[in-house]
Amino acid sequence: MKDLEVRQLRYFVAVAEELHFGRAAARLGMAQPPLSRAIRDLERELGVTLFERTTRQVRLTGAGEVLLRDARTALEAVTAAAHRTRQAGSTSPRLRIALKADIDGGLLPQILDAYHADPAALPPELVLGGFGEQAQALRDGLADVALVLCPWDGRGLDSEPLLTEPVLVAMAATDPLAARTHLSLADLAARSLPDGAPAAHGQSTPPRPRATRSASNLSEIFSLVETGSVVFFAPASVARRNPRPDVAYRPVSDLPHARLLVAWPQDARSPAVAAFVRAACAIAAARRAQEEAEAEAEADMPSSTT
Amino acid sequence: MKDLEVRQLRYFVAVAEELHFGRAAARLGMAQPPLSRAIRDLERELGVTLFERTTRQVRLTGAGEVLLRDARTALEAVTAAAHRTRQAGSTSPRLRIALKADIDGGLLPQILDAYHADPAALPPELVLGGFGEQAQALRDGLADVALVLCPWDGRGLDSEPLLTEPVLVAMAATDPLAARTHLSLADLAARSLPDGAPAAHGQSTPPRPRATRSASNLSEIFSLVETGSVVFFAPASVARRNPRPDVAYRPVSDLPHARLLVAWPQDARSPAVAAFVRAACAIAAARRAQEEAEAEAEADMPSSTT
DNA sequence: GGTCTTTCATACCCCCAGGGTATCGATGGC
DNA sequence: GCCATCGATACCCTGGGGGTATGAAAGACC
Repeated sequence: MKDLEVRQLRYFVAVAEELHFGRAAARLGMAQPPLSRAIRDLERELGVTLFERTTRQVRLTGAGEVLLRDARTALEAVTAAAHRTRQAGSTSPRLRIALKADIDGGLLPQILDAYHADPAALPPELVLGGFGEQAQALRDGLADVALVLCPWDGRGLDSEPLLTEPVLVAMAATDPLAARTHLSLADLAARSLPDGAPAAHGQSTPPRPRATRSASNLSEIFSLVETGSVVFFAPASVARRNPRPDVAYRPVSDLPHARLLVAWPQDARSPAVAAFVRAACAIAAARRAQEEAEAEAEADMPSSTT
Repeated sequence: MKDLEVRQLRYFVAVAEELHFGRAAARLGMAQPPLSRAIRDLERELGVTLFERTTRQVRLTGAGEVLLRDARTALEAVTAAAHRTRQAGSTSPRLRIALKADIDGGLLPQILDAYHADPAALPPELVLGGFGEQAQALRDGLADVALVLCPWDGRGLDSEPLLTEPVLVAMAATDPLAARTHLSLADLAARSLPDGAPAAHGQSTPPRPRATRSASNLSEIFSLVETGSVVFFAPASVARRNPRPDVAYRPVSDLPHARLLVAWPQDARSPAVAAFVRAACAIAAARRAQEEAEAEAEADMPSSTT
């Protein structure tokens, strides 16, 4: 009944992920025999067999799968405790905001302005990361609050919706498909996506079409798009802010809308986080109202075009 | 940057709770000097001072408070991993249902019937506990699913509402207040509550009036109520199922309704949990529909009384 | 103000748990 | 049937976590 140690959990997760004691030991920077022994001791302690092992194969048991899931979240919680404590004890505490560049729908500057006006505000610090890394940053205590796109893994996090906007496909203006005004995902199945982009909002990763080219920022992505080597899914706000002569944006009928959320750890108590969330919700509400008004004006004067 | 160990977190929590190295060491079953050293090492590792200490007083710093909160949740996650893994590896896996006796609104038998009909059902096992212990049991991996009353601490848990019902006060029929038909919390301020009951649904614990008598089950509580020594807040379903000649139930104007929820760990993937939640929601919906129908019938024939 | 008590920190020692090396043994491939 | 691969076992050794003895500072009490 002695409780588990972080070291044991780390070892277990390594073996469970590698399904190979030798490789797991290498990853952990240790020799294989002590790792085998550590796992055996762990199994004895829990009174449970975690792996079915032969000399040729290592397989997780059902109990092993349960432990893998729970061990990961426990390890997250431990590293988060360390990171958050260091941050809280730092001489210049900051509000660390995790987001992916260019996905803030153009809201971030206004949100930061509104946030600064709050007396509880700490100096903000942007933590940029790839798609889907924001939630992990929150869980690991590397960020205090995040802007994330749906779909996301919200375990342990709270969130408020900010914006919902349609997603367009960006393709070379010379692409034959650009001649059509409406497309479906099926039409695009043969096109490559830039690496690091969400495969397709919502559904389980469809087989990444072809070898995907890697690109980490919008300008790189757009140069790939312009050459016709890839297509790219861009929320309407991104499309609006990046008009390019050689890039055509087209609606895709069956692509779910992009939903931008503000998220934070469920047990966050920091007033700075609360201030940021309030600011983000207020600015997003204002933006929605403004867009609604514009849509109405558009309806009144259907001749006007942008 | 070496990561924290469970032992360090346990030590820290003990000191943070006792605010006294000697007592904390005693609680941990160890001597005081190694504990002091462990805390000092922890502070060095994090680069943060966690306690302001003089020889006469130990006080948590801000960073210490952050770590206290996060360390508790991390420790919960670790013990939950152990408990859930043991349970998953057991030869006779069960669905452990946490609840407080008598707060199921009379739904439990039907829920269990419906649950049994599900092919994913595991044999159920009831885990009884006091008020507010259900959420903790879920977080510690001692239960898989729970029936809880609002208000509750839902950090890390998901839930679905089942029932909302008014709360009545149960008092001795001879109590002078029993002569009135409507009461407010202020009227009851001078009455004692049985120990272990929720102080007052919703608000922060009001000063427990008088020395509260301890009682762990409904019959004990009712005998105390009948003698006039205490009053007791009972959801309507409990009152309906426990008519007693010497106990009067009266509505209280400013007492929030009791809300019964079914809750489970956010990352639960067990089909048995899903089956139980489905069963609970279905039965609760049926109950709500039935009560609505009864209310309508009542409205049609206002002369009928129960 | 001196002394005593309380309580956290320091100094020093010791033991074993966790890690390394060498080797065995089983299993599947050729 | 031999070999290569990979997990398990046996044994040793070192570092860190824990114990005891003691110091030092800060209230309490006369």
